[in-house]
Amino acid sequence: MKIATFNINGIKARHAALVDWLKEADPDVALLQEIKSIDEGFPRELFEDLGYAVETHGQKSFNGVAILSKLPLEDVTRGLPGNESDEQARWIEATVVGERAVRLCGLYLPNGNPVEFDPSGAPIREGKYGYKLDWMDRLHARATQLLQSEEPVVMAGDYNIIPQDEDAAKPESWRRDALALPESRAAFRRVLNLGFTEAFRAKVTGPGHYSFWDYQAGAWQRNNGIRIDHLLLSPQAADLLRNVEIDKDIRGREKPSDHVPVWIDLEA
DNA sequence: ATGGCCGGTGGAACCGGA
Repeated sequence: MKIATFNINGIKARHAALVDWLKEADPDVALLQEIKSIDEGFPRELFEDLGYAVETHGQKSFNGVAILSKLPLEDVTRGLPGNESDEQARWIEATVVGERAVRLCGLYLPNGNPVEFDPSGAPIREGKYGYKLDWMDRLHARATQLLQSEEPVVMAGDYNIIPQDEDAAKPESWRRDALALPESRAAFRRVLNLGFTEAFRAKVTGPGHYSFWDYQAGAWQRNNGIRIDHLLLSPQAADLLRNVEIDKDIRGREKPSDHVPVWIDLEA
């Protein structure tokens, strides 16, 4: 079962490129982020025509996540539990049933910038940065619940976390950024420490592997990238991991997203 | 060394992103 995550940066601007990539890569499942569309505005027929079931959790203008699946989707839920007043569309779950049933979570973790610092130089947990860390606490809680099923679980998406310095071409330029602050990295590690495996690092070591290149400052041409799109696997899913890849070439095409797809192949 | 973009909204600039 090939499962991909892809921050498409707007379905209206990206549907043609997305269809092209789906035809070539042929994933069984695509977890999409930043659809930037309400559910009614999502061009679901384009993907149904390719044989995908479509489940969306959108909102107007910003955020929004979706799941495309060639296999049936069951028990779809929308929204990350833990804060009823959070109206941002950043989390969707469904169970996909192939040879094995896999619980899928598609997520778009808050960016968290800008960060304000107190006079001692410590980041202040408020505003967008506070929202990010609070959201990660809720992610930790949901991840804890999901582990209790002892079934294959895949939590994949745009985590907006640079896990280690080796995951950035210029780590020094991210020191005071919400994507790389020690507190952000620690919150990410706390989820891993529950027992999740980060799929890419289970297969590939060393620097130079990125999933995002800014539109600005010629970041793509200079390979000034960061690796922030991740697939986290429960122990039962990690047992099934066959392969993981980053579809880097997508970034060099016409009208690309600033992110590229990352995918795993599971024995499921 | 520095600055450089893009999508959505709404119909001009502005917000948000990372």
